[in-house]
Amino acid sequence: MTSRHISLKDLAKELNVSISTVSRALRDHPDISSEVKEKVKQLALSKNYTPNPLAMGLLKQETRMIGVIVPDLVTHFYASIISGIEQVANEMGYFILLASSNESVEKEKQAIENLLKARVEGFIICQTQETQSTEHFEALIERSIPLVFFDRICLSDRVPTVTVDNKAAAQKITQHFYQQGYRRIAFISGPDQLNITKERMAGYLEGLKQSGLPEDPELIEHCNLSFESAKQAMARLLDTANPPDAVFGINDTVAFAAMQKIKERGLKIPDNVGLVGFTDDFHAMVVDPPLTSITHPTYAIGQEAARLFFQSKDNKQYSTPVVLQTQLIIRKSSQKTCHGDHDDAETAW
Amino acid sequence: MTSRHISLKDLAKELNVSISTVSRALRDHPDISSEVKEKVKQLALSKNYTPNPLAMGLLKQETRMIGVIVPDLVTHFYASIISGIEQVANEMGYFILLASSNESVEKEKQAIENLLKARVEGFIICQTQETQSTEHFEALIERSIPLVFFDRICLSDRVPTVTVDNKAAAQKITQHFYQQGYRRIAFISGPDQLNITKERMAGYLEGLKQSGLPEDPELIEHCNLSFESAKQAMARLLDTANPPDAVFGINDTVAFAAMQKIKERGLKIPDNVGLVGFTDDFHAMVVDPPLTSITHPTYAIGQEAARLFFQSKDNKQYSTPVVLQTQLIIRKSSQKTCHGDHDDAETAW
DNA sequence: TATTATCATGCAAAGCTTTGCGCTAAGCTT
DNA sequence: AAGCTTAGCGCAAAGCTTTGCATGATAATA
Repeated sequence: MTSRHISLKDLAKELNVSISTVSRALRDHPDISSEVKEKVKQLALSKNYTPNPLAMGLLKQETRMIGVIVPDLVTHFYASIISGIEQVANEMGYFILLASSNESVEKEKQAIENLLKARVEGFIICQTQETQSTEHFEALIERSIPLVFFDRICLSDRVPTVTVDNKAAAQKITQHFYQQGYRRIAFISGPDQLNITKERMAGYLEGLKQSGLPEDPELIEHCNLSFESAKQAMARLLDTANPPDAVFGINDTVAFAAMQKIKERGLKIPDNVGLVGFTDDFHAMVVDPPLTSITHPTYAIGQEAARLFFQSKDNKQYSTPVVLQTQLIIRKSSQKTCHGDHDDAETAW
Repeated sequence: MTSRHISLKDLAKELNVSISTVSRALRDHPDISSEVKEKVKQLALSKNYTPNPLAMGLLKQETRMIGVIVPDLVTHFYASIISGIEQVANEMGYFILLASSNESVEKEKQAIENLLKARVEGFIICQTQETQSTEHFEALIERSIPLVFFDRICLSDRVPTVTVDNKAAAQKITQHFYQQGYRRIAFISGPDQLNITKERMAGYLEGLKQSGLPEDPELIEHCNLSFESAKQAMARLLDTANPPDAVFGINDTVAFAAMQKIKERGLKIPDNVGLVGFTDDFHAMVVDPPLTSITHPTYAIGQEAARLFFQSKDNKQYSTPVVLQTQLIIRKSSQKTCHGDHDDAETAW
């Protein structure tokens, strides 16, 4: 029940010196004699003294906490990114305060307010797919509160961002399909306002053009990134007069949903329909057939976002966007012709 | 650069009253006249005043932060539990400080120290599989720092815990296998010191007994819960003279690893080998064939752990262990005989 | 009118740390 | 020996909030 942490005051009392002497002794201030220093340090160690971060925060006006807001916590993609953020933050002596927006702008705003109340020093955010207006972000910028976006971004002229080479990756996918002999390549896309949607769409279209394939509106479907809506999108594709022989899903959830729907229809992957996802590594390997996909360097994305955060906190000046490279990992789901590869063949494009 | 948050002092100055008057006005203290109250509240609202948690923490000696330590952040199981913890914590005006032990006792200890330095008020922990000695936990108990364990527990006579009905669940699995016609039922187990290992083992054995099946040491394998080690365990099972026709994996990772190894050997699930996991719902549905499994109520586990935390913080007295119910969800991977069910048939046992 | 009750507000301390400045005593210079 | 430097340490303020107590003023009572 007694205060569980000991303070400078406690040490000072025990040593019959002033608090300031203790403080300076611990910080090796030249004013303090080496005998006193020694005594103080020893006692501090034995009593397991650690400075009270609340007091320090009050004094220095810093809390050493970063607010991190993601659409959800349970997706491996975000969890892994958060790990990356945490690693760098920890190294810098910072902690993370986590909040999930559940893809709702309202909760996103609420989270920002709550974290602000908790006095986080800034934010690292992946916005919801609903997010259209950017006022709540601009308010942060105006108050010059450090802010970093990753994956889903906006305001990128004023906010440091970290993304992946979405367009190039999507292009690789289309080309890969083409080389495998697929000719009717469909794209299950997401909400239009998201940058990832736009960029992957651009890459998809560019890939078609380069392969000399025509652009066919019937091969482009939209969904809201949920499993169910992705399944419906896949169903619509299969129900067209001239269904696709290859499908590119904008993320892992979408790809898995597509896979399930394709199987339900009794079609074979990769023979009847090729499938490629856009995801991090983990899930792609447990499904059957193993899913060819663009892999995100999720951990690195987190690390990079954290670095950008500290940069913008210290320098106060705009950092140029960071774009990380993805890799196309080719697995069974997109290999129409038998290449003689065994299960774990992984070809970096 | 100027202090980004406004304080009582700011409000007081602007209104030409004392800080204490402002404080009391905001908390509706009867001593303050209603006109002053009105003025103060209005200004506070317009200036967007929120009390500084650092100052409050210093004063009240509470930080409103809970330290949560898990073996890793990226597994859906933990991520979902963390979500549950977060929801309850948020409701109580608390924040979570997350740390991952990476299944290393050293990092677990380190995390406890770091979080203690950050002055968390207590801990919610799922210990590493390495954890043998319990000194670092007992140190917390002695300092009467609130502590709650979930899933992997120890010291349960002194620490509130939340687990699931491991034994009963394991028993159900064995019986289900038996009813499906499987007769050589194997168990891929984990490190012996873990309570989950012991309890599920007990249930497995009890289930065998009830089904009148003999206990065969050859059908019990151990692994360290990693994907690779689980695959090796599965391989060892398949290499025995009389290999199993059914396998119960102690968690999802293990089950997936087993699945992969079984497929590699060209065996069919569920016809040649039945498979059941012990996991939360998410992954079981995306693999092929869909995995029969015991589902953890992960979100509820998190919620319950958080509730227990607050209980032990306030009451200071020991709470009886919480045991949550699991469900056996039957999917394709364990249905030897064709039941005519369609894909999404789910039978609660 | 003098005294008391009541109301509204301010002062100051506590919680913990850092740091500029002031103080004391010892040692040094000339 | 008188004056000056310097080594070594303490005071106090700032950062923000709450709250017991004191203060001041006004209204009510005897």
